Amino acid sequence: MDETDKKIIRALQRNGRLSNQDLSEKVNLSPSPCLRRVRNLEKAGVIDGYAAIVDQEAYGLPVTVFLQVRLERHGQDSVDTFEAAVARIDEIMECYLMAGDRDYLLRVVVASLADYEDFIRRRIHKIPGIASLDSSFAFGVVKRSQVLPG
Amino acid sequence: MDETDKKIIRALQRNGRLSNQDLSEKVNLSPSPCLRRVRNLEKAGVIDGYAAIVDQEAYGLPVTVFLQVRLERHGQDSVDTFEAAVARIDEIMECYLMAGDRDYLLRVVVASLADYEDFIRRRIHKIPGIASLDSSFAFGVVKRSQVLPG
DNA sequence: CCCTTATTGGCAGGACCTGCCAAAATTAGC
DNA sequence: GCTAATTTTGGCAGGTCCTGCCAATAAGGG
Repeated sequence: MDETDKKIIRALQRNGRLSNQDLSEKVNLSPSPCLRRVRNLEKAGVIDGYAAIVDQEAYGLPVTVFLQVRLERHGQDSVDTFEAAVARIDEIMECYLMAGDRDYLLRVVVASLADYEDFIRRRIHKIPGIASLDSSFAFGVVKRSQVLPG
Repeated sequence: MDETDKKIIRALQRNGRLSNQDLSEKVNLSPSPCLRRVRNLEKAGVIDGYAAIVDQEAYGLPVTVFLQVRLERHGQDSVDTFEAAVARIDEIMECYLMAGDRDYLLRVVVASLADYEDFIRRRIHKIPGIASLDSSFAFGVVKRSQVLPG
């Protein structure tokens, strides 16, 4: 992955629908090697896909909550059960395994506070082996970037 | 925003480079009204852009840290100074204004622990008016979704 | 210095986008 | 419940863009 690849990645993070022609101009290449590099980055898994970035509020989901979860036990079974449940629940946009007390940190997106209560009761409390929950509500998003540093 | 618009949004969140023809098939429309709906969603700001999704680790940035920041004062000046600094710092991928003690929660991405120390010393400690910092390290990503629920 | 390998640029056929207009569907008013 | 106005749709045509192939160039090793 040389400097040209990095330029390609940066450009596509900023605008994932850039045409190959425009992209090739930005990175000083002709279209065909440029396209080949993009395909290689995709095959190598560096570029993991493309997504439309949607405004949560405009879409009708103004509430963001960070939910910290602690498990009762940390054996493989407990962990697998929890992570499989997380994968299935659409309201969970992100989930990180954290250092410290082996917690999980989840970013949850819902339409309202009432829906959040519903989410906790109907989705989270159904998962076995949870020791504790801690919800932190976000007033709003100050920054969200798609472009990795470097 | 009717059910067809939502189908379009869901499809483009899953694959932001879907051709208009393929998209129009998925939502049972002919290409031209489909394209018009997409453009309208873009103009309305519901679709805020398109981005390549890049694998942090494959790109050479395996370390994710959640940094909680508390400000000394919460006047407009303090807040503006902090948020302007956040906007400028590339390592900060996300920043949320949190309920509770008026904290900020930042997701920071760096290449190594040494770089994180550098980031705190050279970027964060330079910002005036910070009362306290609390760093939580992530072992890894369990889930990351681009598709909003509903 | 030559040979091997990797990378590039150009080309051609085909797919796709996009702006226009007429047709169809939906809505509102009466 | 009918008509008129408005919105949404589908089709078409010109032009742009993608993509797979081949030769040419550049880079690296013996």
